Amino acid sequence: MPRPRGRANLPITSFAVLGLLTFGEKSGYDLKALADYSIANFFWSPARSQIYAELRRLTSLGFVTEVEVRQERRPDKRIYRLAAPGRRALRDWLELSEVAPDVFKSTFSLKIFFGRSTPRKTIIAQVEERRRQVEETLAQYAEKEATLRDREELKFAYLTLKSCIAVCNAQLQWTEDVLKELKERESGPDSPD
Amino acid sequence: MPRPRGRANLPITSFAVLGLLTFGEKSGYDLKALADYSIANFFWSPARSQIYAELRRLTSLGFVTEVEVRQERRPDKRIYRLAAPGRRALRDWLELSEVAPDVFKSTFSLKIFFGRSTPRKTIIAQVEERRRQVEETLAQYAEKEATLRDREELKFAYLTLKSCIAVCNAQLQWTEDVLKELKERESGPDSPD
DNA sequence: TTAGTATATAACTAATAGGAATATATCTTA
DNA sequence: TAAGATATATTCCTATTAGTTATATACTAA
Repeated sequence: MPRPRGRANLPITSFAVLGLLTFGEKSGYDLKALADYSIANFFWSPARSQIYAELRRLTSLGFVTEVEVRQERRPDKRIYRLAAPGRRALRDWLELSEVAPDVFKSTFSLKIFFGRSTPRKTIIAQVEERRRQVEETLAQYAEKEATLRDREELKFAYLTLKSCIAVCNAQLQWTEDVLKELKERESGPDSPD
Repeated sequence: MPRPRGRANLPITSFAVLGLLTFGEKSGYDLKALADYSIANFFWSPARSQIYAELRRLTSLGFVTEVEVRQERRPDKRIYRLAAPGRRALRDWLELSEVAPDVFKSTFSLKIFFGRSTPRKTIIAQVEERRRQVEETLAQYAEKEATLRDREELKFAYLTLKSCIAVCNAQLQWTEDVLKELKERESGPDSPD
């Protein structure tokens, strides 16, 4: 049976779009760019097609208003503006205290989990590659942090960035601990001496 | 155009199923239970329907073999066993050094990100609720850790669990830092004095 | 002139999440 | 002893999400 969908029962991405529209009216293209610049780095990465689908849905619900804009030097576009019902829906959702648990999926961890038959050298190379990736992410976060720090109006963005940085630092520390351990005791399917 | 799917181009969940089958032959039901007990806690949570779909696919590829088992006191079932091609595909995948980046999605962080108009009290309540959730997860991980510690054959499961614990600890520390900050300067939309 | 980049949206497939439906059988408890 | 919960076992269905391709237009750089 299709889940009956009341006003309140929207997927998270709907609220992500509504939230982004609180920063001003935007086209679907703008929204994708803004999402990639902000929330996608941290914890929500809607696909382009998903954003356009949401805009259709939110329009049909009356949560946003749509305006056709003819352009000379660019393809025509539609810009979307948050409407009062959408603003209310967003506010209600933001104030709900119950929150769905985070989703964390890691192909890397899956490989490690099943790693008991993988050559030790390969595992080490993978963890080293992982370390590089995490370091790179941390570097990008550091840049972001510099642009957000001390900007009162972006305080909450800054807080969520801090959370991502903390998580990344923990992962980096883990890679170092694991590499140390794996290199100490070189036993394993690779070197059966 | 449908992406041409060679032997090597399978979704991650295929490899998760193949990996779980290295622990012995299993029915779809068994696989779901084992996944929930192991990888789902940490970083991969295939839906039941997804597991059954994968078993059909893997069977048709010849990666697993299927045996009907008639049962007296239970519904009949099919058990699946890793076949040589499946074992090879898993090994090849495990040894590939390039790894898709982790996916991290957080409804909680999304709410905080858009929290500049949310009453301060509400934000604090949400972060406190979050702290409770993280503490609960950590408690579950601690139990797991006790069952995995010092079991050489489960060393890699233990390593991935350690990673999850490290991440959770970082998140817990973050909630405490944020609560301290939010309670210090009680400015915000809630108390405009 | 060709490739790349930017703007702008639609369309499509596949992967994933989650629940309902359908069975059978056992165990618990009022 | 009947009801209800739990366990085994699989299928089906919908919705959400990810990701790519297609379709245009126009500017820029090689």
